[in-house]
Amino acid sequence: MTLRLYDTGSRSIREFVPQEPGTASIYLCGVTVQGPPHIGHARSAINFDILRRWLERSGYAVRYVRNVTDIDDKILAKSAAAGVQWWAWAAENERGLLHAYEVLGCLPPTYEPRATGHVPEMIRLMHRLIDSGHAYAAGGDVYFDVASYPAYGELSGQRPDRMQPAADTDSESAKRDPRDFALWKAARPGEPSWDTPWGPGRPGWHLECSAMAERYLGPSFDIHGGGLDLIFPHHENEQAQSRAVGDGFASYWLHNAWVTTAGTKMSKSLGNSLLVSELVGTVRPVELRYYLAAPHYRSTIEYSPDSLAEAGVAYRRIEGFLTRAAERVGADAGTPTMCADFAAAMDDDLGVPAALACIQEVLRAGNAAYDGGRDTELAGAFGSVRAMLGVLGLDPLRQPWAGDGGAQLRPVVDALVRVALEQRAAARERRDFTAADAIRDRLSEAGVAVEDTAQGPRWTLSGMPR
RNA sequence: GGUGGAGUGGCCGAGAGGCGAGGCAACGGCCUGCAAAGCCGUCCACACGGGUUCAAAUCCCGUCUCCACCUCCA
Repeated sequence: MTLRLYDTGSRSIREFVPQEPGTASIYLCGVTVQGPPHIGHARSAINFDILRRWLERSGYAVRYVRNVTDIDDKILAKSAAAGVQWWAWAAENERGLLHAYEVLGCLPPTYEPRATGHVPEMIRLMHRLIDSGHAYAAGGDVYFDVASYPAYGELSGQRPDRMQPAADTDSESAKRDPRDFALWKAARPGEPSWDTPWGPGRPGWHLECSAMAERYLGPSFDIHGGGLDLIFPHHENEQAQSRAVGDGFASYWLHNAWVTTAGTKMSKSLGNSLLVSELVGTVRPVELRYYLAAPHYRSTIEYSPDSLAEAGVAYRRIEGFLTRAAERVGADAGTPTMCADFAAAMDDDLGVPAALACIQEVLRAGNAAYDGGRDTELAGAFGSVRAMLGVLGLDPLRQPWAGDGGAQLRPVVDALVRVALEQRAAARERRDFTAADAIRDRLSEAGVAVEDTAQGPRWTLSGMPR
């Protein structure tokens, strides 16, 4: 089986053929650190984290770049409004972003470049564009000349002549054509700037990604990713800049869909964002990851508290099996074998929903083996479920989930619960079920769920998991 | 106006010409002192109207509704 991916550029599912056999390079447009991340940002990072894990599991050496845009209009505006230095504002939000990624179990990328660290690369790229007649300097700005690049619009399907005229046509703009876009913006008073041959200024958004992608992945790489809204103009512009002076750039364009609330896209400008930090107070991070990872990456997720809660229940079923099985056969039991159906589902444009269905089937067999005391079979299912969950970054036994910070206290709690359970056992022994049930009820109120198994009682935390 | 999506059972959510994805909830059963967990079973859906086909949720034509992009956005 080979991996097949939906490529936005060709609007079709294409077999993944890397430029260099055995390796895979990914550039993901990260986030502009103008504020704290919402669950839409998290979804994008999780989807591409799963792609990365699946590529690695499939034997590719993966080079994964996820950038941080740490200079732009909104960072300047918001930091000024808050009375904070722009770089301090960006740095603080970057910390929040990286913390959210970590909490949600996203592996760190190979490189995580910041825009402000790559101005020399941007200047070199502008030189090449100007020298080849694809860009021009005007009034301290540098613009890409859309008319000089006939393939413009190829990625997004937009035709420059049919597009709605830009609403924000500012009369002072030195553009030759309204479709031209800024590579570089002239310095304005009080704003940070970098010196260039065309005068002091700061990077335009599109140029950054082209420069950083080339810096870390070379002129030609495999996969470029981001949210759907980046297709136009951002990715169209990136591609135009990079291909105008070279043939390669991305072979495959992958775009993840939205998380919406009340049917509308979540975005910073609409103020309807659900922050990762807010939701992580409601559910455990791993459950939030499950919620965001479970639907196909190209399907919209319509957020609701109920569906999030339901995802938590579904995840706890999986987790329950693994903890139960680990107690019985040991955490190292089994071999990490994936089902053929699971691999086929993942190879089919990252079919996570179908992959999860495979996990559920193995899990059901594993539970039956657990009940039937067939420990060899149980160990097999245990290893298999863990291997497959690991691909999705959802193995509860491997991931040190930041939300489960009380792990050190577990032995203490265990000792206390055992005392109560011994008293309950004694009450049951003398058939004093009123007393026995009272103990169970009190534990339950405290968030400790008790189950009686053939091997005696076991307990788990059932209360608000945090 | 241009471009790209979506409408699936009580709910979430896959699939994309013929075998009832999966989960949640509900209901029955097994197990249990009672529970819980688990297992077994029940619940035969695809916006609407036409058409193609032996066979359509899936293909074609039309209609309705919704969303996104064309301006900063994951």
